[in-house]
Amino acid sequence: MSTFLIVEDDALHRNFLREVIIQSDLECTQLIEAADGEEAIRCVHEYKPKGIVMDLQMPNKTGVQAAKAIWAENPKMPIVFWSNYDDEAYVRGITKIVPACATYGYILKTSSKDRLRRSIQCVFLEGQNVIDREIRGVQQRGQDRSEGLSEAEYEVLLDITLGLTDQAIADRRNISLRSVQGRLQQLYAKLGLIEMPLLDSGAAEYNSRTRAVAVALMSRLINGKSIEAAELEYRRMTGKEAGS
Amino acid sequence: MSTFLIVEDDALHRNFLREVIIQSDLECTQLIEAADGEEAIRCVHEYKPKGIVMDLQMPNKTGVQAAKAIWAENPKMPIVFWSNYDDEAYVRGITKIVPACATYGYILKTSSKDRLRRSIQCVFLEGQNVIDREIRGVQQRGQDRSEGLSEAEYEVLLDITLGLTDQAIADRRNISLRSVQGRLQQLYAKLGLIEMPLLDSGAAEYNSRTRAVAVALMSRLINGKSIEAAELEYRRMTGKEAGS
DNA sequence: ATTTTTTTTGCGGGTTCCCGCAATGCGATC
DNA sequence: GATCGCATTGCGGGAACCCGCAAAAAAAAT
Repeated sequence: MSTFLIVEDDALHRNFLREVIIQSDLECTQLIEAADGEEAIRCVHEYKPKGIVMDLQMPNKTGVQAAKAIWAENPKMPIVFWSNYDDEAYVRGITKIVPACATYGYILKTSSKDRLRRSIQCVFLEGQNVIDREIRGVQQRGQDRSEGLSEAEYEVLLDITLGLTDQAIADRRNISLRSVQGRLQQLYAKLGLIEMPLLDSGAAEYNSRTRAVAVALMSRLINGKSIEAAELEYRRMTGKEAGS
Repeated sequence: MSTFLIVEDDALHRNFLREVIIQSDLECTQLIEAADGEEAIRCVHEYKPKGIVMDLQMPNKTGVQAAKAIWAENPKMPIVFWSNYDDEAYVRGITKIVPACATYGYILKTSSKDRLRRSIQCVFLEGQNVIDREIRGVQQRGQDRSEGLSEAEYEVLLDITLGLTDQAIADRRNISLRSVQGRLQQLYAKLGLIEMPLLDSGAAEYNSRTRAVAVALMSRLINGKSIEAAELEYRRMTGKEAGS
């Protein structure tokens, strides 16, 4: 019995994916569907699929969160991410959680039907990673030492995006207040926020901290979903998980 | 010649919409498609449709920006907004630009095909506004005097989201520094950011300003698209429109 | 093991943000 | 015209943020 799993909240897109997978000659004898990340995790338990095609932006858990849970128990599960978005927030999130032994793909929804079908075949039948060219570009720019954010810089970006004070960040990351401020300064430099223009009066036009968040949002280093995930993680580590 | 216009970047959704409109008995003899807001504006000029069905979240101009431009020249054009998102950022954006004489609809993509078809018929054939119940709820909560943000509070929220300093906001809105700070204090109160918890050391855990932005993003008072629109508007008024 | 590079850190000072107190101005209502 | 409610505003002080200077510690490279 060869089962595959589709994880996609949009009904039209689910139907389209079903069609593509059927046409992919995967010897797929059972095709299961889930409409969000939590349902996906349940389906993996119950049906033990050989591969998954998954959207990234979904209600409840995102594709990244679901993949993290799935890979925690099935590190060799091949997953093809299929998304409208090439946000570095997603790219970075995936890169952080992919097990070394897993095969994965990241295909944009703007790709042709044929490219999607061939990518699915490559990942599931040949065990090769298939990353769309645009995604590859985002990965490479993110890894550049002089302009890409380091892990520490990205963490501190998420921390200020949540609204934490410098002292709160220092406590959570177990570093000094000045060290937090040093990381922030490096972050601002990489986001191009050094020597910003002044108002006619000579006062600053931009507040560096909130401007960094704005620039990161506009360049899709972070997005609404990565903020929600960061909020959940912070609440979990500070023991404030009750709804609010 | 009775022409209608579909504005939708997702090909699957465009096809679905085409089908729904054909089934709506609109006596539609020509159905034009645009894949983004800018193309939509061009099509309105060229084809002079009797009605438009438009997505909200699109590349280049959003549905709100496109509708604003279209309504500037055709204030009676009926438009049905069809979106995956009930973000207050979109609701507020639309409410701000609808001309008094226009008929419009706001339908979520999770609504049934029948509901969508009937809503389109209601707006285009009967000239009635049709707002999904969930959207209506967002509108009402937004208008509540004690918890909804006033126009001034929402403006200052967008200003801090862009990273402007208090002085820059005062200059742009022609009010005093203290007045900006007064509006910010009211904003923080409405977002529930008064008397926030402290760290064990007695220092603040959250910085009010960035926490306000985070809460607004998570509650979808603002979103990535409204930030981009606000950035464009600020650059236009400060004369810094060159790409950056 | 040594050297080099990167990161962390303390101290101090300037700027921005936040908020209380109190007064003024403006618009709406009677 | 008087009164009331709301918004604006000036002043001042405390807290948080930002950054320079300089030194120490840790990690990476040789």
